[in-house]
Amino acid sequence: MARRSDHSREELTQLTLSAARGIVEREGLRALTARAVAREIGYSVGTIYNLYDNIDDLIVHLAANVLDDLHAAMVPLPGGDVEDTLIGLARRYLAFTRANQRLWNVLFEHSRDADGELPEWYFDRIGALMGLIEELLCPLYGPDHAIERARSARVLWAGVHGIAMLAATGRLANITAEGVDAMVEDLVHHYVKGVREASGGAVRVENFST
Amino acid sequence: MARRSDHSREELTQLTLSAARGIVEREGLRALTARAVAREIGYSVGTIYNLYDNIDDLIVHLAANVLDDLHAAMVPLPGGDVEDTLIGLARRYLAFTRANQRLWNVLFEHSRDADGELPEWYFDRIGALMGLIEELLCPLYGPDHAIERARSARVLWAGVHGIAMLAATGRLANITAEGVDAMVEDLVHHYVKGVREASGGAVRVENFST
DNA sequence: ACTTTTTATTGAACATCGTTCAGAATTATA
DNA sequence: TATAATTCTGAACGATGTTCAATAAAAAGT
Repeated sequence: MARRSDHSREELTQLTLSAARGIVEREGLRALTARAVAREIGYSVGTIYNLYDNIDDLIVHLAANVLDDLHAAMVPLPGGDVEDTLIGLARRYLAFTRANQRLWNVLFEHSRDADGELPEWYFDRIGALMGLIEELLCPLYGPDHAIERARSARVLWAGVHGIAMLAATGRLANITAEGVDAMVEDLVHHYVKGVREASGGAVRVENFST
Repeated sequence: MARRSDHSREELTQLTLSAARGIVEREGLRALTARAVAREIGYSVGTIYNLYDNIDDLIVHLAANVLDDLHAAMVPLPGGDVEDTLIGLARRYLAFTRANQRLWNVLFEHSRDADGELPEWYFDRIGALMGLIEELLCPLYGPDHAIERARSARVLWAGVHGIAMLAATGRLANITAEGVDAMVEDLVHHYVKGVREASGGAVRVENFST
């Protein structure tokens, strides 16, 4: 019934987010209730609503947090071949989903806002991830094909995401872990080959230097 | 407080499912509560639990129902070119997601069963859809490459699904409806081209007949 | 130093949810 | 007709998201 100075407002919002994260990691999104978070941080329910608009708001912040981690886990080592680097990226995406299953589920299990749109800073995160791929695709397209390149980045992202999602939620029937890896490699391999083929034949770039 | 003979058990299960479907169509999955369904069919809450184990069970049945409709909307006209037929399929998939947004969302918004596995008859539905694509892919692979063909079917399915999902839930940033169409076509086009290229060069089948 | 204002924190309260189950009423069986 | 099996109800339980008057501490004003 009183004011405390155990934490600043910022500390408290961070503390709440960490608690939420812990709960999801341990027990899944369904266990993420306002009361559970309050209990975990040693404050009362009302305090949560003093920091976040509602539970969905908290979930979106958690999702953004997860996207940050995903980004950090994916920033690419600048390698040689486009295809190999892309497959490396995809592999790390899959590794992330496996190492953080419950957290990763948060990313698409929270469309429950009904008609409520996601905030812009959330899209910024997604855009950043997309940028990662777009940059890798540069060698595949001339500098005057930015639109196609952006589209390819989105297609690849969505493709890998789709595979990971259907696999993780068991909606793919008879798919093992290695099966998922094979699928992702198959996607990247054939798609990249198709793009290369479309834009001027199989032999390319290497020949220009001599 | 009494027994009624307004409907047989089968009629009642069907009635419940239809009511559930109507509620989701009109107000989304979040409005699908046991009490709402009971109200709609003119029975009490308990009756729902006499027909379905729990709400998740009802949702899974609804999802299977939607999968049936999706299947019906996608059975392909046997056309000529593989790529064109595939794109036609993908287009109809997208059309379905747009025409039945809220229903379609049910398909992947109900992974909340936690560790509860989905029933086999649910996978049968998915398998049937996959079979649709697999069959279309036959001309791309020799009859002795069933595994690769099955994998390609899954990859394409997951890809289209991923695109549709990210687009529908607004998790793709700056994507219009035409953008989605373009993405799906891009995916199918380049992927198929890549597969063709991989399995024996650009010129194929047509030359064998003469 | 004091008063006043602003801010943080609580927890009881409300409506709603999924789910259970004893009992009442009807149909089926003996 | 008597007994068993079934269907249906709705009150009840615990838990949820969310609100808000009341409270007390901190900050600002004098």
